[in-house]
Amino acid sequence: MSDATQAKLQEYISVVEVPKGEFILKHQEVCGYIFYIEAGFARQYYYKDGKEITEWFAGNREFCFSITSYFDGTPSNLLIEAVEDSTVIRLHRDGILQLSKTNPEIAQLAIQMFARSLKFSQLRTESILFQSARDRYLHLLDTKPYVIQKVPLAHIASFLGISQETLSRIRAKV
Amino acid sequence: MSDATQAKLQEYISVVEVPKGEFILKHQEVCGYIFYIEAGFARQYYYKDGKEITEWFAGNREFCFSITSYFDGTPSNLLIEAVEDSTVIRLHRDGILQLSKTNPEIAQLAIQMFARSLKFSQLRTESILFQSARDRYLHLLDTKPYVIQKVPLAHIASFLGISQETLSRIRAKV
DNA sequence: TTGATTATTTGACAAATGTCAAAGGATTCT
DNA sequence: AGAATCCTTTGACATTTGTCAAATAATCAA
Repeated sequence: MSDATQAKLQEYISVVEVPKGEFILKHQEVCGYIFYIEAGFARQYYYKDGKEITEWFAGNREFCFSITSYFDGTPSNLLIEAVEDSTVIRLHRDGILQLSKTNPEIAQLAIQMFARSLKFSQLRTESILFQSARDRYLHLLDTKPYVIQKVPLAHIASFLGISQETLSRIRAKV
Repeated sequence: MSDATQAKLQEYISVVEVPKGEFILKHQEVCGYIFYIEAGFARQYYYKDGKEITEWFAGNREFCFSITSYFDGTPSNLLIEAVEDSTVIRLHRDGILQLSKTNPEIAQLAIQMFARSLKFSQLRTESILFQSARDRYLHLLDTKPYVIQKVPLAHIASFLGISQETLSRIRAKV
């Protein structure tokens, strides 16, 4: 990325501290930022038939935001909650969207974000289609063991797409 | 889109006729075009453990291409096969990618494509997570009835993520 | 048309997972 | 510490879906 573009981006950056249990992105709020979790840990989830469905987690130095709310300007179905006290760097939506209309470098960034989200979503679809609950859990344990230490079992179960009883039984047998 | 941009796009357009059973995009080929099915019908699928898994179909006036192969330049896991004789309009990859680096309008188009694919992928994930095989079939029947007429049951079953026997039984009870 | 191939249905059974209910554990707040 | 709340485990059973095997049905090509 060019220095000029980086300089422009600087203008749209802010930093906030979010205590454990508070929301980084609230329900039905337009996602006005791209969030970068500098320190701490966050959970992204939505409601389905009154139940919380965990979509993913964002830990140290990872991005998170509601990509559809952000790009469409619609109220977010996704909630982002700080699981621990977190330091969050925010990139302001309006500024970035404005920039991307004239600056192809920024537009390329947006494309990268979509590409990454799409890949993630497709992998999730495949894991649900082809892997057993047990294999999905083992895969998570293998790739993101810290997730399992940080959040309650019910959240992991809803992410894996299984009931918490099933997850408890899987765990008992590992 | 501006006239200037449209004019530039014209340079990268070509039209091909693809007979039934032939490939619009072959296995392991880099996806060198964005395809637009002007007439006819195509099936997109990939191989998983030696079995064909149907990802989606593209009918009249719909786009299809391997978004990851296209953007990353990697060999495509996705195959696109003409289910009927089809007229396909192709947008040439190299040209478009080149354009998008300097022309934000084109970049916005790419963003739209990703946004659409992402939404589709997320809906598919949710349908698998929350709907029974029966409900998924009824939903397809409701929204894309022609799909069910055009392709064999096994392809629909793999798209829905169920065995063909299960689909056959669902069908018997509708 | 006839045989070959491909697609679909059906049956019997097994495996995976969900649901409901209850009992233990752990944590937090006062 | 004790009470309240939340989290996790366990049991019993139902449901959904998959697997394997075989029988029909439909399509295609010589």
